[in-house]
Amino acid sequence: MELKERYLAAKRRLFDIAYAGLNDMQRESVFTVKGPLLVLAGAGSGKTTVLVKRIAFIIKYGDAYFSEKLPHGLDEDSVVKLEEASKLSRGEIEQILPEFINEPCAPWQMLAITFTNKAAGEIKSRLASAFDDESISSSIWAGTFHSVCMRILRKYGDRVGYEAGFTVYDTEDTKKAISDIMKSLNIDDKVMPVKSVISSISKANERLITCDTFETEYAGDYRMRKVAQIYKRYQERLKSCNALDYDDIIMQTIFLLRDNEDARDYYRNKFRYVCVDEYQDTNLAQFELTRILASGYENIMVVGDDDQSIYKFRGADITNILEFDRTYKNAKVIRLEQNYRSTKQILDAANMIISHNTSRKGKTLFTDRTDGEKIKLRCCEDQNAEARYIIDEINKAVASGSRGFKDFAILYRTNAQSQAIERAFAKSGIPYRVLCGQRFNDRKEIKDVLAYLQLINNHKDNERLKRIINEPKRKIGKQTLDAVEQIAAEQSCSMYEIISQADKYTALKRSAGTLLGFAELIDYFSGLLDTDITLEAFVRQVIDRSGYRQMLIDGGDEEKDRLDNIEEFISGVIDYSSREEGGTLGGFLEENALVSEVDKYDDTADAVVMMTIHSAKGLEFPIVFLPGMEDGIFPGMQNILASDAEMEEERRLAYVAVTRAKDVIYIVHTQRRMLYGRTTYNPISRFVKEIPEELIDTVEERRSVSTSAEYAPKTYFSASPRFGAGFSEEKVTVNKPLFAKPAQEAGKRIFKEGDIVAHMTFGRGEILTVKPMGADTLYEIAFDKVGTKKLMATYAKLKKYEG
DNA sequence: CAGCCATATCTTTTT
DNA sequence: GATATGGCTG
Repeated sequence: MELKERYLAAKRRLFDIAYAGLNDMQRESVFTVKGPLLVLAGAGSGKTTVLVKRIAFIIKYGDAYFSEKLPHGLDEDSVVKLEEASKLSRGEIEQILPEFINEPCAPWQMLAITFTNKAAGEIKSRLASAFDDESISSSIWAGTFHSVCMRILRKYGDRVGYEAGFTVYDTEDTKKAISDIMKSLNIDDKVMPVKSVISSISKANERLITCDTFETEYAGDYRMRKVAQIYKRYQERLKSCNALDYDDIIMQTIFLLRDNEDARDYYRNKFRYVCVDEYQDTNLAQFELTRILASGYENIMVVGDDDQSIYKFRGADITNILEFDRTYKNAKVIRLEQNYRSTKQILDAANMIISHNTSRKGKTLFTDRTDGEKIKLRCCEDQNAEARYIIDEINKAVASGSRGFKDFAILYRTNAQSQAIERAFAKSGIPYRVLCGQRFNDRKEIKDVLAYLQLINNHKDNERLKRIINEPKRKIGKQTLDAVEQIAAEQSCSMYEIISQADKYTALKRSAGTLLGFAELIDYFSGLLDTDITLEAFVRQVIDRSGYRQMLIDGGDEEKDRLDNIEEFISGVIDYSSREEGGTLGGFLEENALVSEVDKYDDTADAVVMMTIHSAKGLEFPIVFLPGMEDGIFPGMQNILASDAEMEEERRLAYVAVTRAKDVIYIVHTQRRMLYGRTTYNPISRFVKEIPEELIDTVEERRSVSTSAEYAPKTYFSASPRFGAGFSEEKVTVNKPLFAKPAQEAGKRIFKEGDIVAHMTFGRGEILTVKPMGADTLYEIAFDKVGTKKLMATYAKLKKYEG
């Protein structure tokens, strides 16, 4: 062999050894640095690891691995030395590697885009631990599509007509604005539901169709002509409010880059490397954005799994990934098919299900794990029996000591299914958490407080102004507001501007006083921002001086939860300030608009978790329950009736569901199910039938109601006889968590029903019920002053009431 | 202008 | 069956 080849082989050998923790395909993905690269990463194949290691590799060594550059004066001796080096330890080899650096990339030239904040956070934190120097990892651009675009818009937003401090509108704001516009255009929302209009507009946004193009493109269609009208007004309205909705954030960024050569050149020259995660979920706009950003160097790497594309209904275009190698000529395609998560049985089942799809790149996952059990299939009478079965199985496993509550996840097709299960769990006393679409921020009181803050931050924000101008009641009614809105439209200025000069308009004469008062309030808050007040103190001022807090206090018992929620919101503000040095109101609002509840899901609490299969994507659990595996539920009836493409998407969802499980999977279906007030009799899901019988263990229904009694160790009853006391229902007793640790262990004393206790803030109260929740205890306490509350022993800091 | 009762709606939703 | 919205009345 020639000297040159020996040198390159020896060099690559050293890198291979240094990255021996990865398998061959993973390593090749890491080392392939230049040009377009598609990594088809199956579920549980170490996708994030590859992504992070590759970014770190590029920054450390550039394209050292495949580079054919030779050192000056290459001779026999130095090659032999290099060949010998492979016998050294990994640590020693790593010392040698820097000598191969070729065209390394500065951290700020690296862009990594994900879909969720959670994924972005994961990448950021893993990168932070990959580099000793914090300044390296923090200068890498890693964020969601939306946060990356926001960053670009903050720099160049004025080019597309946005002022500093622009606002993000969420789906609710959009809905309000659209239905408002429809009213003003006299379009009946019975004939044209707001939802369908929004979805048409959103689809247009995703396909980068502006309202003008939309108008001409659909000129022949009456309905679409109307939509075009609404679309146009909506866009004008967003602009005049200095606001963008989620789709706009991406679309406007693209227009900005398309129409402004300097901005475009700045970014395409800046980002030498672009990485995109979950590429199968990109829509046309996102595809276009990555294409533009990567157009300078075309070093674009996308990671994804066509089999896990489950967001078509949101505009995700699976052809982006299927045709990646056609879009980018010379693209290299690497498949990661080794799964490090699930047992063989689980993978075989998943492979069999997904093999029924035709439009796919084709992958077959394999694993080294041979310790698995068959898939447990169980038929229950109805949804309540289904819930009880799940509870029994969890109790059994936890009682045997092998599992904690947090090892279990219940994944369902629709949120509605969680109800019956939740009810049963609430009774059982098993600690659980439900992740539903409803975000904490969607609660009215939070949205109201946010609206105040948003209006202060951006005075043009008419939507938020309308939301809170009469909340608390300031005697500013609809008529006054309509007048203000009309004048604002005529003068093409913001509603706030009109309100602050209300005395100048005869139409507003009657309410001029109250309107001016409101403007003064907002001005006062704006003035506060210029002082060195902390964000927390500022937010408290807003809540107090606006009268919002008083309104809730006056509201009595029903509004108690809302006050608590507002306190929780404030702790979010405190949290933000402590995380972001020099954090501003604008910064807080932006983060708030772009962060969802699922991002905050932490897996530390010992509780069973319930969520939709969609939300579970990217997560893994030792034991997974899939209730409601019935034709009509999953796949849903609408998808059964629709085209093959819909069914394939549904099947991919089933594939995602099954591949969440590490060790055990339970598939449950019922004979009869009550859903939406109707009893249905659904056959078992066709996806279950796609799993070969030899992988399935059909679990017979037991006749006895108290099946779990035989698993409940006697010690449980004798150790804590008190727990059953408040319940007469047998099944409740039976379903108590087994081996629930007495709270005493944590240095807390246990109270019983009827005890009188003292709480730090709520004062004197009487214990109504005592429920063990895993390692903690839930008390329901009737307080003298603040009514009945449910509190966890760990947090409540209760004392025996004395005197 | 605010509270109350009738009515419609019910996949999935990373931002 | 449960919940959010809207129209109507006080």
